[in-house]
Amino acid sequence: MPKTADHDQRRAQIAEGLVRVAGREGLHAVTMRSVAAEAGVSLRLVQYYFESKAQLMHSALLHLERASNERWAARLAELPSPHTARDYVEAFLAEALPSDERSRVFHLVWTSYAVLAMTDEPLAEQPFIDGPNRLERQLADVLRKAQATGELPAGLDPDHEAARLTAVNHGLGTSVLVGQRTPEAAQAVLRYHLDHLFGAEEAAPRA
Amino acid sequence: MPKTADHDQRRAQIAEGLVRVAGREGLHAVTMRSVAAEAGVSLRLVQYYFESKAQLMHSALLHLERASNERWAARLAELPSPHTARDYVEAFLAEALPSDERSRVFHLVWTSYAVLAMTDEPLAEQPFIDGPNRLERQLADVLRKAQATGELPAGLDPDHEAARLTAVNHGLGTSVLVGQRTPEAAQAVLRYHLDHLFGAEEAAPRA
DNA sequence: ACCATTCTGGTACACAGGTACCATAATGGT
DNA sequence: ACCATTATGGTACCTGTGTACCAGAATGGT
Repeated sequence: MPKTADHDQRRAQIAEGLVRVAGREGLHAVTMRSVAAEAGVSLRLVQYYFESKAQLMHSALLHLERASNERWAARLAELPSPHTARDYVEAFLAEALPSDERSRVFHLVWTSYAVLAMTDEPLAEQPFIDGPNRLERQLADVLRKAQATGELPAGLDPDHEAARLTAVNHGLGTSVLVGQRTPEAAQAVLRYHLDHLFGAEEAAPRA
Repeated sequence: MPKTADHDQRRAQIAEGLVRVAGREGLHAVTMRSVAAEAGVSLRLVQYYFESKAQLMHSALLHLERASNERWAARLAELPSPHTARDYVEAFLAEALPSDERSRVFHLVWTSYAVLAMTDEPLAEQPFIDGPNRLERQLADVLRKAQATGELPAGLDPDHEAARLTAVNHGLGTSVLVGQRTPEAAQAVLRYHLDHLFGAEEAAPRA
């Protein structure tokens, strides 16, 4: 057989082109042609590697999700070996806030897909329902362990706290994306929240 | 002059058609023709009352914002005359969660616009920056007053708390829209948050 | 009564975007 | 060396969409 190109790499190259276009001009500006141009390939190539636009969009979403998970794992891996639960949670959530340009693009495109999923149920299932649920469970587990070690007050409900964490995090993220808040301000609010979570005894006002 | 129709009402009728289409099929499904059909008018009429699609989109956004403010005011107005700060804040935030179908559509379309605004700066200014800022100030003021009366612990930072409230609220809202959480679950998390805000003394774990 | 003005309808045009089709080049197994 | 297979390019077609154009109908002041 002929010049066997690495399909996976090609697909990744094209998917990243899509992400760049969507990050710059919005997901509505994503067309077969604009993606091809951005990725530096011909329109025909995009068609070749992705049967249809729908498939391209879906693949790009999966590509995004995979990349995100890798970054997440890397970030958590580089935590100093003995770390507090708070360190873990803070790193965990900081990764889910748009800080530098790269993560801004990521979260912008991700949110765009989320909005698409709101009127296109099947698209939502895995990435936008299972994903967040998994994250919340993961957080809740960490919180439970922190309660066992006494780092976190025992009176709190780990499940509710995990939901609250992801909610406040997502809310902060969109406020940054829309330009209402700076990334620094968002991180400050996040830290404020964590202060009151973990340091509830000291932080809570003398009643 | 001829049959003088009420322009404002016509525009409202068309704008509501746009909202229905966007709420059902997504903002990307909004076309001059689909809006005309949904509103029960001819394509030409939409063109007549709105110079261009861009103007239609912008007007519909303003229409949404106005309707939202009215509902907000109405909801706050029907609070029993002597009400606690918590009642106020809870009503305030509950209105910002998708509960029934009507508010689901509203928040879905609103969020769709927000995503558009992320790559179209000028569109964002008033509705998505000034608006949220105003809401947060309003909340912060209420919290400050609640601190003065002793209903809210004095040790909290009203500005940060207000930011946290809007963030958690928005985060819960999108999780509902995307189908991850039921409206009831979202309200439960919201109440949990308020419990810990206002009842910090009792709710906070005995340290 | 009349007609200028306001409102409404239908339709055509230009363009963009997704998809399909036809060709050609490169390659590796036999 | 050959050719079937894989990869790539160019382009044409059809549909949908925003906009422009050409009318005609309805009405209220004079």
